[in-house]
Amino acid sequence: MGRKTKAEAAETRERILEAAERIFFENGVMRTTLEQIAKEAGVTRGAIYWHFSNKLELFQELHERVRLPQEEMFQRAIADRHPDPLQLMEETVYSCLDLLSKDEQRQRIYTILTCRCEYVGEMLYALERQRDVDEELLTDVKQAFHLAQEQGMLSPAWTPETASRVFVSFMSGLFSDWLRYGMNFEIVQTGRACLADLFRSFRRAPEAGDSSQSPVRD
Amino acid sequence: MGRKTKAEAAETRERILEAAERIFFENGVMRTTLEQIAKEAGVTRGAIYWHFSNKLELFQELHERVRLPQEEMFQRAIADRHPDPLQLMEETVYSCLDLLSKDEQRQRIYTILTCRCEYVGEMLYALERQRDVDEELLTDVKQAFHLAQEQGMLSPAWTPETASRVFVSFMSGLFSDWLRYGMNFEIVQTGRACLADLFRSFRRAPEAGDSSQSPVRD
DNA sequence: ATACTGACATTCATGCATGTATGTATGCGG
DNA sequence: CCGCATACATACATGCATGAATGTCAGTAT
Repeated sequence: MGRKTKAEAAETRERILEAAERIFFENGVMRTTLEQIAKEAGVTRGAIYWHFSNKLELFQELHERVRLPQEEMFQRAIADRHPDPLQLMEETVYSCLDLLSKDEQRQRIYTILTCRCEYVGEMLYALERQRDVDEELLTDVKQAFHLAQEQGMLSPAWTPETASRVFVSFMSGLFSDWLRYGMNFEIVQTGRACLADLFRSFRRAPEAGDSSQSPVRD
Repeated sequence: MGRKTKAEAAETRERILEAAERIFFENGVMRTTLEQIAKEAGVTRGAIYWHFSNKLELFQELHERVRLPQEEMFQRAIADRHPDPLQLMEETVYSCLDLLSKDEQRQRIYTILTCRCEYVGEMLYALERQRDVDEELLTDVKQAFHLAQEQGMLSPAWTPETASRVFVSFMSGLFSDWLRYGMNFEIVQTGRACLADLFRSFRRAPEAGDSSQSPVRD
């Protein structure tokens, strides 16, 4: 085989990444051999070594491709100084739910990150980045709850700290439980029901005189 | 070296398990070689193969040794038909927090289970058991919330389903976040604060006439 | 048209890791 | 006190997986 055109080479690279995604998902990162990836992609190991220096770089590149829109979504939620931050966050997290539930590639990659990869040695770099993302998210959410508090919309039963931590950790737990056990429940339905009740609890109860619309479920 | 006494053999087995725990924690399960474990335990691979058929069985045995008291704790919480299931669950989960925060062996083993192990191939058996445990826990907790509801102690803002799922997933997320990033925050303090607010939200608000003790924070 | 280089394929040397087979010394039951 | 089973250590065969070195042919610039 001779030289390919640039477009074809890019396509090869893409096929390698997609193959890696599938094989990592099925076999785990550590026990996946470059030979397997090559076979799945219809190339040889030589091609992989041409496009990537080794397996770690391949993994990193895969990781790069799924930065959750969540990051910017929640950041925008703060930056906008939306009049109702709680409402905005609730809607935002619903979008995240829908997105994850429909995007199979995202599911596979997050599954790899969650429970198909041992975070030791070089892989610790990946963990560090995930931690940064998580901490940034927590900070943003916390700020949103602070905003809600300033606007008198946060129930006095919560602090911005506890509310944000409960919210973020709940979502984290829900996602990882779902991915870990092979997506064995309806995450959108379950998630929405839980989040609706949780956010209702976050909001300050309506004034005493307002008896027509109670905050309980319909 | 010749034959050892039974007690010495048991001690050797124990040393192998402890060594495996440390090495798995540091290097991950997949990339840990039996040679490393043997060296750490001060024996040869022959000894390991004598006591365990292979690495998987070693891992399983390690897993067996940390069945959370949580399992029976929450089961008791239901079986007892405690007058205040919410109170009991809250106290129970505080105990779990304290336990995990103090027991370093438990921390290491749960860290291995959470992010030092690729769940593929034979390791899927381990996952199945974890799922069984988790589902059983969710069922128990759900029942407790049903009990609380029947006794009129659950806030109408929650259903037993949403409350139990939020509770369980929050704890799951909190634990895994903590373990994943190297236990970089005070889990007891954070956890207690969050759980206090969460359980306050779970409880039915006191009667309107009772204005002396409001449910807001102190 | 030619030289050069990009995009791979192929081959090879090396190093582990595993599992098993075998050696061996010793505690223990009869 | 004798023989066997126990509790290991040692040695070996096998099979990958890696990384690098080399081969090859077709685009591409001049």
